[in-house]
Amino acid sequence: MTEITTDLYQVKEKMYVATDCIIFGFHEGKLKLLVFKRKVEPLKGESSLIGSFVRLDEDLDVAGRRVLKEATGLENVFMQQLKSYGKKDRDPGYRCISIAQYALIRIDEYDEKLVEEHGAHWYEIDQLPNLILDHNEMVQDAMYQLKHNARYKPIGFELLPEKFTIPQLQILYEAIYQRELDARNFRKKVLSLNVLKKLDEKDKTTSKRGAFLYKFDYENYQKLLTSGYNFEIA
Amino acid sequence: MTEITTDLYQVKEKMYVATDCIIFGFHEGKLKLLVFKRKVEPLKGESSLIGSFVRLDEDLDVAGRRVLKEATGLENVFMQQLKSYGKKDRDPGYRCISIAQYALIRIDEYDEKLVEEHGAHWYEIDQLPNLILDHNEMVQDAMYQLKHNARYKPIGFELLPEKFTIPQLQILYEAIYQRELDARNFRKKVLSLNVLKKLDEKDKTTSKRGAFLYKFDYENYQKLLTSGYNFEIA
DNA sequence: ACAAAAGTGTTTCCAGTACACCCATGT
DNA sequence: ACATGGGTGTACTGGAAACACTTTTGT
Repeated sequence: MTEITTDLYQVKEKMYVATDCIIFGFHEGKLKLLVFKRKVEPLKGESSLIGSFVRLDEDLDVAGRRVLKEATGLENVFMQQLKSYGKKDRDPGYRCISIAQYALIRIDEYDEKLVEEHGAHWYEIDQLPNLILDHNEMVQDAMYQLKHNARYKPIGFELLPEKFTIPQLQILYEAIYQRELDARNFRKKVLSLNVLKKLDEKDKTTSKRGAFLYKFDYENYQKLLTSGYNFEIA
Repeated sequence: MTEITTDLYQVKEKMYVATDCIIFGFHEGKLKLLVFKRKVEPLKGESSLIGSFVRLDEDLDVAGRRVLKEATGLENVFMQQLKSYGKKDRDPGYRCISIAQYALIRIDEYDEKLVEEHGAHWYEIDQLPNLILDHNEMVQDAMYQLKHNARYKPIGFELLPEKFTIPQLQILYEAIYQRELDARNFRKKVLSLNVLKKLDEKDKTTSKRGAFLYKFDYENYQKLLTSGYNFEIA
């Protein structure tokens, strides 16, 4: 009996290459992860990241973008390779190496229908369900990478809507670093980077007074980058 | 005519997984890279990193260690995954994804015969020959990673013999960062990390007075790591 | 008037940097 | 005695961190 099942789990004469996407979003002041329900055996119905085999005629990064688009409808978002996972028995079904890639998306922009079709849900980063295979490890590694990267590149902006307030940005950074930051020092710091364009609009959804909206200034960021600037935040 | 050759170069019905090793060493005050001569067509005789396909029954990191051992005779050295390279046309022969791993070895410990058999030579990091495929990119990425890592983890020690002097360590860091460091500040900094054991011996090969030898204190390093210590060097 | 979030400056402290001289020893 | 690299201390500076009150406005 078990023999037959085991056989099914042992198609290991061939090397497969997959990519798995760690999709971060930011909503209601919380850093969140998009978690899927696995639709195929083995481990059908379990929580997992979304992934796919890399096609023969497809660049690795393109495969990641394809998966992301299939799952969320989003294109042209921040996506970065994380690490390869290659333990020989990491997947009971195949001999499969997976290259994990992580994406930062604007949670107000994704295609809800698509996500629903995939049986996906957003989970707060500190309330994640158990994931299959080595996906827990991937998420942990991605969190570490995100914390690290957020410190030296202004990638936090990728998670916010185009227009955002400084308090919003601070809450995001607090969610990434998982600690509180001083509002005065934070404001001083981000403004001193010279990559924010202040707008003439206010966001009044969170206070009566309203907070000024800002845009990220990509041009100035590029200019400063090439001139060797230090972007350490918080 | 060309058709036939092209055909040879187009065995792309299958996905291959390889690993390439970026092997750093430190000798005579210079940071060096071990460069190989490719032994098989296509591109036979060209300069390249050493690599291998990952075996079906082999963990990814184990594959890297196997390659390193085959080329240098060394085991148990520092080795770390760098990045996956997955452009669909990165290799004219196969549809092949390569996971680059970089190693830091003690240049006085490797097996010279083995290296010779492989037609390998050490090149100073700023005098590298052109390498095949995307290997130049791999080396660049590895250099970047090495600079970055050396700043936050004391991995520099992996490149030195077990016993080393502080001036030696400084020269190594200068080679990694490719800039000069102040001797007093450097000494202050590394000693303040509390991960060096001073020995009662001196190395007199570079001066009449002699410089005290030190060992890296792995136990203390582990202890400090878990207590959340900042290891930024230089 | 008051509640609730936005916005603003100053002081303290530490770590990075710059910098110049004495020490030990083999020749 | 002297040349050569090893080893040491101090003053300065700039950025990080700590810290409390005023402003705006919808209710």
